Parts: sequence; C-alpha cells; structure tokens
Amino acid sequence: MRDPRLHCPLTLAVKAISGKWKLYILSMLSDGTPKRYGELLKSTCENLTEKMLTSQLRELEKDGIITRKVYPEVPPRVEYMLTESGRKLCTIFEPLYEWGVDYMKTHRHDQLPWLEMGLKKLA
Amino acid sequence: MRDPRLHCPLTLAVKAISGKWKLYILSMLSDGTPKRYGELLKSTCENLTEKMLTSQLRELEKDGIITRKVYPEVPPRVEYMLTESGRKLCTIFEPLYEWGVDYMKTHRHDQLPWLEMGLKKLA
DNA sequence: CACAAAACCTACTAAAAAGTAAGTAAGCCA
DNA sequence: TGGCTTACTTACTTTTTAGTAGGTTTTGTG
Repeated sequence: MRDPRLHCPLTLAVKAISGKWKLYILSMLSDGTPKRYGELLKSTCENLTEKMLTSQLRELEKDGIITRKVYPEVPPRVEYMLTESGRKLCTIFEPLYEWGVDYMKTHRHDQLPWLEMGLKKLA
Repeated sequence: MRDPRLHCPLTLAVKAISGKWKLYILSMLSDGTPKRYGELLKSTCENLTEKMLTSQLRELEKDGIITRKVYPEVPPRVEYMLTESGRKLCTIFEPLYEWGVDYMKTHRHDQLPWLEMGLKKLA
C-alpha cells in the first residue's frame, strides 16, 4: 500500500514549506514585488549558499508556489515571484506565526530578534 | 550573528510540525483521547519503526506539544496526549488542510486516498 | 523456572541533505 | 584581448537523518 501521507492535503502543505530556506524565500516574496536571485542571496545575514538558494527556488517552482522569469539580458536577470497558490499559502502563515508568538511566551524562548521579513505585512 | 530564523515564531511553528511522523502522531492525538505507544505504532499501514516513533514522540514532548504519562504497571503502559499548545497547534491544521485541498485541485495530484486521521474532526 | 508482554534502548549501516570550492556562459566595456 | 557581471552548474566531502537488527526491564502466569 502506498503511503497515505503523500496524498494528504495537510502533509502536502507542510512539505511545501518545510525546506530549510523556504520560509525565508517566501517571506521575501510575500510583499508582492518580484525579487532577483542575487537579491535573495544577499539579503540574509546567514550564509545561504548559491547551491541551496537554487535548489530551494527550484523546488518551490516545481511545486507551483513561485514563478521564475528570465530576462534575456547580459548579465542575466532572473526574477522570482509568488503564484496564486503561493500567495494563498502565505496568508496561512499568519495563524502559524500567532501560534509561535504564543508558544514563545509560555515556553520562554528568546523573544527577540526574529525575522524582520515581510511576514508581518501579511496581517 | 545568530540565525534569525531560530527566533522567528513562524519558523518555530513550522519546525514543530515538520518531523517525518509528527503530523501522523498529532492527527492521531487530535481527537483528544490519549493514545498508547503500541497503538500509535500499529495504527498506520506504513512501516513506522519503534526507533522513529520514539524519537518523534521525544521531540514533540521536548517541544511541549505532547505529554507522556507512564503507568507503573507490568507490562508497562505509556500514554501520550496533546498539551494546550498542542491542541492550539492542531487547530491551525485546518487552513493548511484547506490550502492542500485547493492546491490538489489545481495541480492535479492524486485525489484519493489520503489520511483518514482525526484531522477532519478539527473542523 | 521458562516465557510472555509492552515500551523502550543501542550499535551499526545506508541514504539523504547540506557545505565547499571551483567552473561556465554571454555579451559589454576599456 | 582580457576583465567584469549575474545566475547559475558540477564534483566532491561532511553532516544529518533514517533503517535494521538486536538487546533490556519487570512482574504475572503455566
């Protein structure tokens, strides 16, 4: 018998966002304006490598959550933005974010700083 | 500088549910009745191993999402159930689930079967 | 006294994911 | 002609995660 989790909408949703850098990427794109590859690469203080960024972008694209647009220029320009599915997905971040805030209060995690990404704009 | 993702409520929430068997476990517990170790182990057609079940349960417990209750009997009896945080977390599954349903419609995934877990009861 | 039952734990191996460092293409510009 | 830019590949190594097969504990029962 096949793994029923593969066919579960909830599992699908969670898998779509659980790559190591996907929340970061999605949050960067969540304000609606397209972002260039280099822009995504440089706007985190962490060492997000090219290999990782590329693989995460490819997965998100394959899953229909973002689109990739290549401009035929030299040097090349590639822009990424959310699809309709991607935009819907981002709206669900809100309750998750709220749960996290509540959770941090009761489980005494470090309170600050946390991502100053576009996430709050979703509210 | 530290990784801001570690301090992001959203990241925390997603990490809490992204273990390989966590959604399964959470869905089993989401009806509110405590479940025994062996019950969780046997109620999936997939080969969830003892090692994996134990590690996933330990993580959920460490994260304060489930509780573990040992009854001093022989043979031993151990029951797991959701904490308050865990129950709150499960309510967020609903929008994620809905997104997944919508996503499957537009991305022509196999439609059935999917997990007949307690998830729909959350509605 | 040997065996069963439940819920583990441990050591070892295999597979998957991530990190590292280097290379590529295509045209503009000096 | 050689260097510069951007958005990538590729090959290789290390680390993390998961799978496999065995062992342990504690009483009750035949």
